[in-house]
Amino acid sequence: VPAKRSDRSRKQSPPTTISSPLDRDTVVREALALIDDVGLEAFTMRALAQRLATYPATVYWHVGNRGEVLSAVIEVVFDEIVLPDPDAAPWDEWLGQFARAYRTAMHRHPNVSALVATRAYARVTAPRLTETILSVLDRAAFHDEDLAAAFNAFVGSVVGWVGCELGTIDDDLDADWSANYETQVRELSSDVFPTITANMTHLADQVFSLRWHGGDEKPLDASFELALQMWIDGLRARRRRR
Amino acid sequence: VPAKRSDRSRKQSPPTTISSPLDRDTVVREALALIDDVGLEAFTMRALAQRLATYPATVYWHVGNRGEVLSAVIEVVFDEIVLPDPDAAPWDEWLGQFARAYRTAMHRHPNVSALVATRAYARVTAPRLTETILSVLDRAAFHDEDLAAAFNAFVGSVVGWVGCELGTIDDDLDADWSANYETQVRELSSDVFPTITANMTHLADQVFSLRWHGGDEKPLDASFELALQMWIDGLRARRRRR
DNA sequence: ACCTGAACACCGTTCAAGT
DNA sequence: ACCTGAACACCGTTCAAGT
Repeated sequence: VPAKRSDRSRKQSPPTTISSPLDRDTVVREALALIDDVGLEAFTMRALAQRLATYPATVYWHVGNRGEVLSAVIEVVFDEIVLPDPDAAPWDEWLGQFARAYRTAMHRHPNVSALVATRAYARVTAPRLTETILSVLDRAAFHDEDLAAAFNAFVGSVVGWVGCELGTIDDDLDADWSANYETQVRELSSDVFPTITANMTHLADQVFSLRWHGGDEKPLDASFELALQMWIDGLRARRRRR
Repeated sequence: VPAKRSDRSRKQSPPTTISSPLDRDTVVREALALIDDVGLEAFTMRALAQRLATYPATVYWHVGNRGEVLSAVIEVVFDEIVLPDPDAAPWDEWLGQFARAYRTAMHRHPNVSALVATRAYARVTAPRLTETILSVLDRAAFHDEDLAAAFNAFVGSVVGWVGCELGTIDDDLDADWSANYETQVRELSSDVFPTITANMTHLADQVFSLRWHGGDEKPLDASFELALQMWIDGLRARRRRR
C-alpha cells in the first residue's frame, strides 16, 4: 500500500474482486469507491488503474476522460437518492422529504458533494430528478417563469447548502491546522468581535466560518432542519402572494 | 503566449508591471488575476511564476503553498464585498443587501466562487463578515442555538446558491459539449418527461440541470431574487414562531 | 532576505503494439 | 474488442547554491 497524500482516514473498501474483462460500469463503481476512500484530490486516473489492477491506458479505453468518470460517478450517487412518491404527500412535505433524501445520499459520499455543487457535471445527470421536482412544483401552482425560478431557488439552496456543509478541509494545509484554527477562533478579541465572543459556546466549531471540523465528521443537523423549514416557508409565502 | 488548455476566452488583464523585489501581496493579487483569466484548473504555480516573470521556487518563497495562495485569494475577494451599514436598515433588509453584495463580488470573480462554497478556505477568512452578520441576526432576536442555526441556514444558502449558479462548465469536456447538451435537452421524450417538455420555453438553458451556459455568461437574476425573498420570508416565519 | 537552476516524484493522456 | 508498455508534456514542491 503506497502512502496516501490525504491523512484523513476513511473507510477502506474491501478488496473487491474485479471481473475481467473489465467493463465501464465496474470502472465507474470503483472510481466512486476510490473517491470515497481517498478524496477528490488524490483521485487519480493512475490510482484508479492501480485499484483495478490494470494500466492507465486500459481505463482510458473504457471511459474517455477524467471528466467523464466524475460525471458518471455523480450519476451513480444520484441514483442512490430514494425519491418519495410524488403523489403520496402534499407538495411542501414532499420537498422536505426530497431535501433530506438528497442530503443523506451526499453524506454517504461527502467527497462527491463538492463536485455536484460546483461543477457542471450536475447537468448531465438525472433528468428523472428534475422532472419529478418540477412536477411537484407544478402541482403546487408554480407555473411558467415562476416554475423555473422556484425550481432554481429551491434546488440551488439544497444542493448548495449541503455542498457548504460537506466542504472539505483541505489536505494541503498543515495537519495541525485544525488545532491552530481552534485557538485562533477562541482568542478572537471581544472588542472587535463582541457578538462572536459573547456567543462562543454556540458558535465555536458549529458555524460555517468558525468551525474546524468538516460536515462529514460533524453534521449540522439542526441548522439543516432550520434551513429546510426556511426554504419551504419561503415558498409558501411566495405562493400566497401570487 | 503558450496555448491555454481552457478555450473559454476570458478578459485578459493588461500586462501589469511587477515590482521587484516581489512581495506576498502582489503574488496574491496576480494569483487572483490569473484565476480570473484562465480558471481554477489552469491556475498553476508554474503559470503564476511565469506571470510574475520568476521561477516557481521564488513563488514558494513568498507563499508557502498552493493551498495558501487560494486561501489568500479568497480573502482578497471577500474584502471586495461592500458591507452595508448594520444600523442603517432593519435586519431583513440588511440581509438582503448583504446577499446581493456577496453575489456581485462573486460574479466579478466567478472562478473563485466554487472555491468558497466548496473548500474549507472560507473559514480562514473574514471574521469581520461573520461578526457583522451575527450582530444583525442577534439584533433580530435570534439567540443562542437559534443564532447559530439561523446563521448557518442563511449563509449556507447564499454562499451555496451562488456557488451553484457560477459552477463551471468543465473545460475537460468536449468543446462542442454545449451544443450536444442542448439537443439532448430539447429532445427529451414527452412521455417520460411531461413537465419538462410542457414548460420547455421557460426551462431550457434557464434551470439548474437543464442549462448549457454557466452563471457567469447567463446570470440567473430572477431566480436569485426569488431565492433571496424565500430565505428572508423563511427567517421571518421562524421569528414569529418562537 | 530574496532569487536561480535543477531535480524528484508525480500527473493526464496518447500511441504503437500486442492478443 | 481489449490490454500492454512506453512515452510526452506537464504538474507541485524541494533543495543546494548563488547574490
